[in-house]
Amino acid sequence: MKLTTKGRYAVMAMADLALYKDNGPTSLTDISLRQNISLAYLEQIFSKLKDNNLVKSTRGAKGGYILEKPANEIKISNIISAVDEKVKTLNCKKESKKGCNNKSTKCITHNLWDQLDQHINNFFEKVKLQDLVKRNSNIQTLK
Amino acid sequence: MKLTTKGRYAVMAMADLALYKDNGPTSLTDISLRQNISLAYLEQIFSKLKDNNLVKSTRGAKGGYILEKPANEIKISNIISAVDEKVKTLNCKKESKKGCNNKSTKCITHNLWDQLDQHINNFFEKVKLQDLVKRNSNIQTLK
DNA sequence: TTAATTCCGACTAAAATAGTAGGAATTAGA
DNA sequence: TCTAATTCCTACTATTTTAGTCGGAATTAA
Repeated sequence: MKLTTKGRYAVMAMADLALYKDNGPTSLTDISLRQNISLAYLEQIFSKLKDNNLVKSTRGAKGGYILEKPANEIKISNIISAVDEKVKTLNCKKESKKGCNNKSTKCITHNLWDQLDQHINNFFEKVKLQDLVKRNSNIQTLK
Repeated sequence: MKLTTKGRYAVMAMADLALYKDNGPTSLTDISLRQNISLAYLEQIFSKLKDNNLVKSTRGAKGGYILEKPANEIKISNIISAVDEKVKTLNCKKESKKGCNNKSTKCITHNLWDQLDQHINNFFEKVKLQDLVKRNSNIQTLK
């Protein structure tokens, strides 16, 4: 799970879609204005969201995007992994070139990072898009 | 809590110190060879570890570093925050320049990231250096 | 036909991360 | 006292990642 502003923007944009879902397709121009994210950048992000079946588009005038599924069925983890390529916070790739095999003392920290990764993933698995839209009430209780 | 290879290196190096603590001060040259981290880079890292009272140094020939406290009193969170400047995974700084005030819909994701950050911090608070050295047995049970 | 829109690929800028270089100060041991 | 091993310090550079721009093609409602 990699965490960048791109992932953050994606979550913001998806939340925006959820908020305005009753007005038909939402154009990126609207989202751009409301969320203060550049249009061109949003296009990139939505291209990936679409590839991952999180949104559906209609082209042309009056076109825009809608959520592909109800907001309570969309996990935050899905959104973030859709836009950020890599899955791991930190992995042993570099080290593996140098001989990390997950068993040597060199990679004594290997398990630690693995576990952290699971931890973060687990966190985002539990939170649904719907939770954000409802004035954050639900995630407050997640601890 | 920021996560980079620098933090990872720091944890590796500290684990190395813990493993070899009975041999007197450990030189960075030794750590460099064992953990495959460049000496000059280790120097940078240890400078910060020292500033944060995690290690003590002795200079000159036969010098090196030792842990300042027993390994079971050193939290992983201490190590990581010692070497990585910033504390937050992602914050609203950029957004705040554009008007994020933690209340508007623009920052609907604000709480989410805050909570994640607490989550990660909490994880690293629970793990001690000692846990890594004992063949990772303890952290396995943390889930 | 036009304006609003998605869609696409390539490019660039900025920032963060990772790492290097050179040398000064200190100290154990020969 | 000399030398080698070491920490210590500051500045610089390279690499990678992230963030963002640009130009234009395709589509569609009005």
